[in-house]
Amino acid sequence: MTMTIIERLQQAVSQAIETLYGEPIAADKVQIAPTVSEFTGDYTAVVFPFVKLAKKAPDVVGAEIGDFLEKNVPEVQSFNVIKGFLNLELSTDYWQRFLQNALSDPGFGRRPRTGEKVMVEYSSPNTNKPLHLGHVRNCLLGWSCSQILDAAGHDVVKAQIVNDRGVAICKSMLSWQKFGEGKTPESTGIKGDHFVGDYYVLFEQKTKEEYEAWQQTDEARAVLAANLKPEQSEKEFFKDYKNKWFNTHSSLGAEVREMLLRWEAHDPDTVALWRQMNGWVYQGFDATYAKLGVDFDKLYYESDTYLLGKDIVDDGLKKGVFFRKDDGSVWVNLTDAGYDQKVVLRADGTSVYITQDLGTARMRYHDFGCKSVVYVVADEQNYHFDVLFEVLRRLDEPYAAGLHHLSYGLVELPTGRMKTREGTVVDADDLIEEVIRIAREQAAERGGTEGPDAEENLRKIGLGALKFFMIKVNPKRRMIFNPEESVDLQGQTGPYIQYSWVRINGLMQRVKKENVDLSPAARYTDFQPQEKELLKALHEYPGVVLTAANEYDPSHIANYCYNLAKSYHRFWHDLSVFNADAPATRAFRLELSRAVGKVLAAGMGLLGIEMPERM
RNA sequence: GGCUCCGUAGCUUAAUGGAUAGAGCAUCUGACUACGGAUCAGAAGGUUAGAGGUUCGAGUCCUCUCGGAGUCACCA
Repeated sequence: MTMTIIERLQQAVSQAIETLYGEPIAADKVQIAPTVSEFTGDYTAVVFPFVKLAKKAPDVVGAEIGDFLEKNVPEVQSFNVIKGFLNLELSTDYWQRFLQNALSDPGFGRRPRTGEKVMVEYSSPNTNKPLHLGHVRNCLLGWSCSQILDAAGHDVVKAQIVNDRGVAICKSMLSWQKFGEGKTPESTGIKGDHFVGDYYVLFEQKTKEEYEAWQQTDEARAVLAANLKPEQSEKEFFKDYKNKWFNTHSSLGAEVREMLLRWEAHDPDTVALWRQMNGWVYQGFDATYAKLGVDFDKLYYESDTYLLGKDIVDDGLKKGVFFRKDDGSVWVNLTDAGYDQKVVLRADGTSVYITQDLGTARMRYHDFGCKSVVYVVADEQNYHFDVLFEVLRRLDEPYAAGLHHLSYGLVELPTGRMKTREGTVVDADDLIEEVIRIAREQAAERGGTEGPDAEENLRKIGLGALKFFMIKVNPKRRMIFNPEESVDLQGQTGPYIQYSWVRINGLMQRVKKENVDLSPAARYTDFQPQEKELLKALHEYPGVVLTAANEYDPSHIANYCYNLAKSYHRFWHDLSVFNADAPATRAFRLELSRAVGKVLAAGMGLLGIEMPERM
């Protein structure tokens, strides 16, 4: 099948209009949509756009085109017209062939390989503390997006940039050096990333203590007297002043800066300490990624890339995209595109954030030749990526047209944004444990946790709930996560979909055991509405995958799977499958179930959600 | 203040410019001694923030107003 039925119908309508009214209409301008459930029909053509050139009433135009299609398109069995909507019903033969096709095609819903390479960059953690709720959303989006792009035929490289250097990790390092007493993750039994994170938190505590002590000194009183604004309270002033203080007065601050300088100078002891502590963190990250079921093809480390971008700056100067100010700093002026002037190189010749990103973009293109890169980064960086992409376009980089920022809303708590210092961060490991615990609790209430694979099933259910919960909403929507209510297992959830698959799995086990002959399925013609609904839903799947890929939006897949599962539950409730009276009916319903199971598993697989054998 | 994004049932949300805005949760009512009830059916709940405009047709596009978020560092 080289052409989809929608394309066939578009073309046929276009021909009908040309034949009937003598006016050419481009086939892709013809609107064909699935018929809404209140009306009979499978696909609906909208005829309003043609009434003007036909110079006839909408229902007359609809009837004339419908008549033409019925006569000329074998797949069109019948039609009806309601107002300006032409509802077309496809032949049972078409649906039978479609079902067999969907079942026999191992890659149903997947597109042929395009040969186009796409890089998806996600997670991008800092190595000074463990992964949290925000990283979970990022990872789930990034990983499923890469699966979806793969299904759309692209060759995907999953990449992670590890922010493994800078002030933050130096804080953890210094803190461990001063207060760690030689303890290690092994000696304490604490997971490596949490171990390092604990020293980061400890550092912040010690800094706070130092700051509070300083506030009592004469020096602090003098600073306060000199800088306090009239409407400002003393407390507010010191809150605002903290960063300034840390950079100018704090002894801990001074020590951290010295450590960073030693690291940048490749001081062997500092580098050794840095390696050791990052090593602990990576062990911890690996465990969390494994539990989440996400992985990477390529790791980039900021320690290798943070000096990149100088050559691209030279390039930009040569091309006249950048300009140099008197102090030697290099700038780009984007005011004509509605942005600001941005510095791309400091006066002392060192890089800023965007310099690094410019250099990294070029390096990655050299590494993999990806004409397209998807950056999975929270929406607080929208402006940064707008600017980055604009600059790369102006530099005429060969991959500039394929850049996409998959921007997602921050995950917040009912109390507001998560704050490390206030201890309100929802830890990724804790969260995973929690959802599995809830799944176990629910299973126990229903009286069924026994069996050899019980733990494995509970893991799949818990994670299925969590992943579906985070993926089902449009990425750009900001998300408020309530740990009290946590994740639901009923209604529009992962387990709801898993349950429909488990039902189908039960049927398939029986088919196998009893060696049921499924060949009579082809003789079945009297489709019930519940069956037709499922056929139509299955028919939509390839298009949904494509939409999700084009829009970089896994939530389309999640919502599709939910609707398919819902239709299946209704089908299951209303009709007998295994106990159907006629052999053809039974065989058809089993085949239909098998196809639904296959698509559910494939669709949920794109989201990283596995199906439990039992629940 | 400039720029960007968002306002849909009490809550969480869906809807390539197309038919009576579709779900889930919560509330109320029904359906199993099983082809598995983590299910199904029903009730109730909407001026799609507000006002104009474009269109045969607007939750969707344009303008304004109100409300919220993000960002506007030689930080990352």
